[in-house]
Order: sequence, then C-alpha cells, then structure tokens
Amino acid sequence: MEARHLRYALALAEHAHFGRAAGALGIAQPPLSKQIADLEREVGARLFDRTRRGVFPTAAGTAFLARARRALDEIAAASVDAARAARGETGRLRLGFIASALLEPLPDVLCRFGRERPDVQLELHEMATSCSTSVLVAGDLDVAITLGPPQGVGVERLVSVPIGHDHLIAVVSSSHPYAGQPSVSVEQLRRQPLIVASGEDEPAVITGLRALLGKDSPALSGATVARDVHTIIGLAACGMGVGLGPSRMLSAPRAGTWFCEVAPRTPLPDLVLSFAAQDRSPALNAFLDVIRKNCPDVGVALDHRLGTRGGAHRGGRH
Amino acid sequence: MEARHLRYALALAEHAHFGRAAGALGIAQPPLSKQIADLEREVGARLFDRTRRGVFPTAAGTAFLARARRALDEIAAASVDAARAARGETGRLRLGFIASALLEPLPDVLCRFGRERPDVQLELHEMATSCSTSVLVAGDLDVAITLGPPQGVGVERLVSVPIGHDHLIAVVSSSHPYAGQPSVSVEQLRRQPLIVASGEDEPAVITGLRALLGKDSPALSGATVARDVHTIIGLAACGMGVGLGPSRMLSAPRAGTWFCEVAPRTPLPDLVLSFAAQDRSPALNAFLDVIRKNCPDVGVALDHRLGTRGGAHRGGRH
DNA sequence: TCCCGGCGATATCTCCGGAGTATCGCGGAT
DNA sequence: ATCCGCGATACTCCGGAGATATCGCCGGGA
Repeated sequence: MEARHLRYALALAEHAHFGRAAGALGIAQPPLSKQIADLEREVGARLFDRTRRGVFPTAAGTAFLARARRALDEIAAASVDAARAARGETGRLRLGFIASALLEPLPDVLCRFGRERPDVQLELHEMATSCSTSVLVAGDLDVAITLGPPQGVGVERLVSVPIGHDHLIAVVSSSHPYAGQPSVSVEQLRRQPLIVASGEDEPAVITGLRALLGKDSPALSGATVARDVHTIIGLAACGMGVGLGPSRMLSAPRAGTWFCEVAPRTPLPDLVLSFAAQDRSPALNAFLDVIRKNCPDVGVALDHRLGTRGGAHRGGRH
Repeated sequence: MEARHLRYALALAEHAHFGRAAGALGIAQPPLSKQIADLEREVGARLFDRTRRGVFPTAAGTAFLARARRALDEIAAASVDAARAARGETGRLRLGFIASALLEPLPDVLCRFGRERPDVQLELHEMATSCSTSVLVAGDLDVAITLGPPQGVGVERLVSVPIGHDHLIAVVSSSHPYAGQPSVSVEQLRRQPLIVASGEDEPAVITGLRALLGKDSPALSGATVARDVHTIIGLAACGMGVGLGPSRMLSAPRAGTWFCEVAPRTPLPDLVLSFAAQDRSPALNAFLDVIRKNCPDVGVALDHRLGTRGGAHRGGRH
C-alpha cells in the first residue's frame, strides 16, 4: 500500500463523489476508481458504498480512514521534524565542561542558547578535562569546554579553539589578614594554608602552582584539595585559608570574600572549546553560532579552524 | 512522498548499509540510493551520514525515522482495523427496542453478542415502536425490536421478521385475592383496578385490550397507565391492582408477585426485529448471526427474507 | 413508456518513473 | 602500487499510474 492510496481514499470520503474527488486530486475519474478498487482488494474489504446519492465509507472504510488520516499526518510531520532538526531547532546537545566554566562563559552562553533554541535538549555533564576529551572522542559528547587543549588518543579528530585567557588569583575571607590587599606575593602564599584544585582533575593548574611556589613546596603539599572552584571559594570564605584559582572566579562575587591578584602574574591554561571535526550535529552548529555571537574573536578563530582543518562549512544547505 | 520512501529509509537505518538494505528490500542498490537521494531532496535535509564504517542517520534522519515508523504502523493498522470492522469484530451497533424486550429476548441475545463481539460498541435505546421505526428509516438506528411490524413512511426499505409470539397475562401482588389462581376471567378483570401500558407508546396492546374488555370499558378508561412493563409489574407488586402485559413478563419472576393467564387467551402483536434492507453494517450481520444461533426458526425466516427481498447475502466475501 | 443525463466501471493506450545492469570514483587495506 | 568494498552515476527497460473513450446502470422527466 502506498501513501497515494490513503490520499485518494481521504479525498473520496471528503467529496463523496468520484468525479469531484478526482478533480480535487488533479487526476481523472477512472484512475481514482481503479486505485480505490485496488485498495479495497488489498485490504480485503469494501471501503465505500457507491449509492445514487453519493459515495460513503462503510464501517470498514470509516476505520480505515481514521488510520489513514493519522498516517498522512505522521508523514507530513516527518518532513517538518526532519527539517527542524536539520536547522538545529530540535535535537540534543551533550556538553561536557569543567566546573569553573560555570563561572564565566557558560551562564551567558547557555542562557542565550536556551533562548534561541528552546527545543534543543541540553545535556550538561560536569567533568574533568581529561574525561571530557575521551568521552568526546568516543562520540558520547557533542562539545566540551576544557582547561587547556585536549590531549590523548583521537585528539587529531577534534577541533579546538581557546575561548578565554586566564591567570591565577587568590580568594580569602573578608576577615582574613590579606583582605583589602590588591595582590598577594608568593612569600605571603607560603605563610598561609592554601586551598587548591585537585591535581587529578585539573593537572594543568597544579603544574602552574608548582612552578610558582617551587616543586615540593610544603605549602602546596599541605594544601587543602577541593574538586572545583566553587568549593575553593566556599572554603576560603569560611576562613580555611587562601584559595587559589582562575581569574574567572571574579565573575562570581560572593559576600564575605576578597579576591586579589597573585604576584607575579601567573598565566593558567586557556579555557578551550572542542568538538569532533566531523559529524557536527545541527544543534552543535547552532551552539557554535551562539559562541560566535557571544565573542566575535572566538568566532573568527572558529571559522579559521573549520576552514583549514576540514569539515564542511556551516550545515544547512546541501 | 510515498510509503516506499519510508520503508526504504527504515531498511537503510536498520542495515546501515545500502547494499544489504537493498537486498533486504528485494531491490538492487542503485534504486535504493536514488530513492534515498530523492527523499533527502524532498525533505530538504541530509538524512543519512555515509561513512566508511557504515550509513548512520543524522539528527534530521533520526527525527524523520521516528515519524516514519509511526506512519507505517498506522498504515499497517489501517488494513487490520478495516478488515476487523468488515468482519464485524469492531464498530458500532445502535439498537432500538421496546422496554418489554428487556424481559425476554434481549438478555440472552445481548449477553451472547457481547461475548462474541466484545469490541463492538453497543448503543441501546429504549423507545416506543413508532419511534424505533422512524429512527430506523432515518438511518439513526441499525436494528430495532418493536411490537408488531413497523408502519409508516419508508417501511418498504426495512426487513422485518417476527422473533416471538405473545399473549396477554396478568400480574398481581401475592397478597391479592387473585393470587394463586391459574387464570383470571374478563369478569374478574372488570371488577379490579387495572394497570396497563400507555396507549401512545404501544398502541397495539391497548387495541387488544379494548377488544377483550369492550370499547370504552370503564375498567380500561380508569386504569393506571404505565410507560413500560417493569413499571406495571412494580405497581402490581405494590397491590395497586391487576397488571396486564405480555407473557414475556413470565421470564422476569419477582418475589411478591403472582402471574396468571387471562381467559380467554388474547394474542398480542408479535415482537418484531427490523433493520434496513440495504446498508447492513458488518456489526449488524454479526448481530443477526447471534439471532440465528439463538433461535433457529427465526434464523430461517431471516434467511428467507434476505433471500427474497433483495440485499446481498451475508457480508464478508467481496 | 421512452428518453436523457449523471455516475461509476471498464477497455485501451501513453508515458513517466522505479528498478535493473554496467560502470565510475573514492578511500582504506594489503 | 594494487586491490577491493561501497555508494553514486548513466543508461535502459518495463510495469503501472493516468488519460481518453465508452459502457452499463439507474433515476427523473416529458
């Protein structure tokens, strides 16, 4: 059975007249008669009663027409849904990110993306940089925000672009002796209990700190280890010591805390956006569009990567 | 778009390989490639990613396939539903009947019909004989059970068959003086308050009573009028007088009542089953089958009517 | 009673497009 | 460098969808 049979049956039911139904369908009457006859033979039941006063569905025809209507609706919806999905208006976007990304680029980006693409199902997975990378390569994430460029097997299949520079700053309770200072020195850091991020989760940060404080520094080995920046800020606010983290912490001001620079200024790995060079879903393209709009310089770098490292340009046209 | 495109897309998604999908569909690979290409052009979006490792649906393809599956399910269900409706397994049966039919033929028939055709929606409309007839002719009932053959405009388009002979009996409270008697005479009836059916609802009964008791009999004109036999029995049980009704009342024995014959024996109009000679729905045919099984002699009369008065023999084959 | 007109079915022809065959182009593997 | 597997392309062919002409049936009207 073909969709044509359903359309013809519905038209016949609507016009109750072979000639007029055929006219509405843009065909002649004999083909319509034949198609309906074929349909009735295939179904094994008479679907229409041909009377002098008109053509009316039988009980079997009524049951058939109800299903036919739904079937044609589904077929029409299939095209519409596919087109919407192709434009990135529906679908799913699985985003992996380090916790500190929640401080600075994500609130803006997610808010805007949610507004522009309300029907895209966002899956947010907070995870360490190394984890993001492997999951991304395995195809279980669409895009990831990591600290420093991805490393490991399969990274050659990823496109990465830095989306923010960063350096180390300190955070203390506002009742802490250092509160009010514009900056703290390395000497001052060595004299205080420190709160740092876990080396396993974000090794790049700990490496930077080792370079700053000295390898095997007792201040560092005795430091409190937290799994993410929010915990670092929280612990610092409680007076547990001097928290050390990315300057992005400044965008999450919290009552009872004091942020200050660390001297000398210590750069941290860039925040990096990565995704598979191939198999970019329309939802991902929409996400990249939002990134482009949010920070034009990143957009330029993105276009450069996509232009040089292969992968079709922006989806949509075929 | 045709159902063929949906079937091909689903097969391709299932086998993830043009050649094997084509083989499963019983066609060669190039036609499948072309049909998928046509489909993608019509939808306006690429539905499948052709990779070295296989053919996988894109986001648009995934959305499309979900709808396609449902559409094909509806199409398959359309045939099944139509065939079931044609066999009278589903559908609707609108039955008009006089209240007294609930006493005798209907309990058996409805019980059996409900067991044999559980998915047929039964609409039961209690109504007077004259009402049944006109509604039946108007096409708003499928079958009717009336007292005496239908009369009025359009009855020539109906098929009618008697389904039960009847005569007048009396019902009284078990504390009534007549309780215990095998029969009551006309004299005895004239000496007691009577309870009879409304002449407007069932004129045939009242006509029979007039013949028995005498036109303008004071006993009759002073009688209590009830709209249906159940009320007659109930009023008689309360000691309100002598109830008069069809012998079918005997099949609804009720504590505290006494039924007895009326002498002389007075026949009442037959209980008649009627339906439109043409446009018999499968559900109606199923109902007639139940009638045939329930009372073989009625079945024979039925077959005779359908055989002689036109109308195709039992539906089903085409 | 006969004739006419409307409607659906049937017969026949045409032609489009779905399917088959052969081949190409492109990567990946040996 | 060669081979092989896979999808795309080019062409050919034929079945069937559709057009035209006509028939059969029935109902209304003169």
